Amino acid sequence: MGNSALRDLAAIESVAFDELEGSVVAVDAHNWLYRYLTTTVRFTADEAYTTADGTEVANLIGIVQGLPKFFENDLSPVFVFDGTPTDLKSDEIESRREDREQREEKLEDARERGDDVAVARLDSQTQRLTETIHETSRELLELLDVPIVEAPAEGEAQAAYMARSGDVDYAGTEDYDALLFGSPVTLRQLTSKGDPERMDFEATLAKHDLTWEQLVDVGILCGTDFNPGVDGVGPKTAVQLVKEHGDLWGALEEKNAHVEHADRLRSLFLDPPVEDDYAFDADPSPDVDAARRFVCEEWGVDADEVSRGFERIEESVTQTGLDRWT
DNA sequence: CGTCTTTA
DNA sequence: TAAAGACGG
Repeated sequence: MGNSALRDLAAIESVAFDELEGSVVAVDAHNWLYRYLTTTVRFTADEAYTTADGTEVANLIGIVQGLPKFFENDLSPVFVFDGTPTDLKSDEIESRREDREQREEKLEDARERGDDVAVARLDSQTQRLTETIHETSRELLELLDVPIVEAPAEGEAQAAYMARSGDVDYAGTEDYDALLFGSPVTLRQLTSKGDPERMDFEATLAKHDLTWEQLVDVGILCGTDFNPGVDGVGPKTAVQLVKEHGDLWGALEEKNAHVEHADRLRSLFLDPPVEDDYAFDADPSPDVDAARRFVCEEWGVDADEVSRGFERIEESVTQTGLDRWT
């Protein structure tokens, strides 16, 4: 089903952070924020990030805890936010909404049972990136002088475009769709403990002797964020079908299958709406005190949850400042 | 999204 | 062996 089928095809290797020193990465903001949001909710008491009127801003804790990873490794992030999603995504969004509703029901049950472990798990799984979360995230990033680029549509597509144009060195996302968007080099696992992964576009094409168009066709056959795949077709058979029959149309004919909006899906990956009028200064000089006030005073976040993160940010910025003089 | 299990 | 499904994070 899903597009983790692409993982089986992708050329991926582990890299050490010090190989990435000094580079600029266009981060898929939605992806990154969601990851830190869910882990914060999972492991932090809600009082720490809930305002008097019940608004939850766990994202602020997540950002403060997540950014040092970039700064301490001398990686400059540019956060790319999503714009208007394509209507092709509506079916996928619908099915995710259904999933979430099911999880919310399970959450109710777990609360009634008093199963704290399940409550924490399900609570983190039912998080969404609300308007408040987006707004406060942007504000905090601005105070920390982290550049933001607004994508017209998919942030992934924008990040891939920026990497292709050479304005950044990498796209950063967990999502394998980055390959279909033609991101030349994508960094994964920037949010987790161990070493990051580097996913290489040209090496992936070479590995299977496919063109970009053909790789996109393979992705469509297996299923992407924007379409369910063809039943019974996974990564292996998709590659085989596309190579044997040239392209998506040949493959579909062979399988007697049909894909809704196949032509639009293709152009969504090969020629997506992107903004080329962007500018950013990848050299951050954060106003940590203002950021602290914003998080702890304006939004009432528990200072204990962010003090270490802010310290790390301060230290790493001072450090790179000194580096420049040596 | 990753991993493990089940099915064809 | 490849793909789907279930479930945990």
